[in-house]
Amino acid sequence: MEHTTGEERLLDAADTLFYERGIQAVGMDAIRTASGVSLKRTYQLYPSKEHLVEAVLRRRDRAVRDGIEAYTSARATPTERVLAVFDYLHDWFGQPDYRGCAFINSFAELGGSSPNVVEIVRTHKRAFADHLAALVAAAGRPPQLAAQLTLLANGAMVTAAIAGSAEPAREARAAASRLLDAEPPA
Amino acid sequence: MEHTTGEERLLDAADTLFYERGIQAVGMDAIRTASGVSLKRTYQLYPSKEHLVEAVLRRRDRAVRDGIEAYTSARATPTERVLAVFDYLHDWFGQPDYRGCAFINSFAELGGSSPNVVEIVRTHKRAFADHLAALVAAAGRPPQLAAQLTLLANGAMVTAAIAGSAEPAREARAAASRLLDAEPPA
DNA sequence: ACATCGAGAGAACGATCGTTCTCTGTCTGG
DNA sequence: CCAGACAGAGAACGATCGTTCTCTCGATGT
Repeated sequence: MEHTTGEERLLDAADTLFYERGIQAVGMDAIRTASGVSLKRTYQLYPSKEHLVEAVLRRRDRAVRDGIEAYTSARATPTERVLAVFDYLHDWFGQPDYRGCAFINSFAELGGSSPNVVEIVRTHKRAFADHLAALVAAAGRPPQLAAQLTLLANGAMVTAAIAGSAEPAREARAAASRLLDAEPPA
Repeated sequence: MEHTTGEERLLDAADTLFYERGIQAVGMDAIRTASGVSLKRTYQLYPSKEHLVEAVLRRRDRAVRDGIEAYTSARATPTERVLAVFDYLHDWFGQPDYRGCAFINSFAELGGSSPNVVEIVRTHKRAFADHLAALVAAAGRPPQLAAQLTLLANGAMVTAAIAGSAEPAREARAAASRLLDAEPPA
């Protein structure tokens, strides 16, 4: 872990702090202390805090997409791959520092003032919905089912965060399973 | 509208600004300008910004609960009352300044630092889930269905906000209807 | 060996925040 | 008619924010 680049340590520290405390609550000095990267270097990598925020969100977007992709593609059948999304959520919600979806949280905090953040969040959620739609299509189910499962997943993210429980992932999975049963493959 | 009390105008202005821009992004001076209530009077009504935030959230909690109650109780049959929740959401999402659920947004912004806000948000969401559970029980359906419909509702709130569309309310209603069909009354 | 470049540490800057204080005027009770 | 309590307007205060600047030092090329 010692030979990571300064930019990686910077993005790691910023990501962790933003997620734990919210974006506006974290000062550049706290990021500097946590990352060990000087303010000078930080500002030559990213010309402003907003640029740094966007870089953090874009990096997390890629990481989450890759994580879900790996998780779902490990299952054998198309229907199992659809339901695996909710197992992924359960694993995620169980992490002790889980505090909701960073994109939903960023939208909630900055959606009213930062169009760039809104665009990144929108792109992330659209990609998530598209991935689910591809899995649903591969399972031979109609496209409107994908939108419904997306709502269950996003709802589980916020409900689990607020309630401080991983149980919503199981409830969402059960609902998804019922909806799949109600829409048998053609 | 002219003879409203100062406290009402204060809470109205704070609620609107917090909802539009987020809580941390709104200064006390902006609230003063929008409400016409002096800082002196504001601080003698609420000894700090955090107290004001909590009062705003608690007032909105009551208003939302009453609104949903009125909306659902106007329907004739128990099953219609369950589905009316999603019609309520569709009306809400269609408002031009819709920017998500204020409680979800507040949790996202302050959940990491304000236990009082967390408690208010948790109470609000528990009350929402409890109301849905009562409607589901009256419709003769099993309790786990209520949790699933709660996830659909919360998911629709965030998805509609991020996508800037009221459509998720319709999708959630369709999913709810299917889940109700899959669980016929005893 | 020496000049030069770049980076780190952190002070400094201007803006803005939440909060308090000052000043001024306006009511009220006797 | 006057004394005194109170409220409004907004300046002032200390803290903190994002950002920049200064100073110092170590590495590097010739």
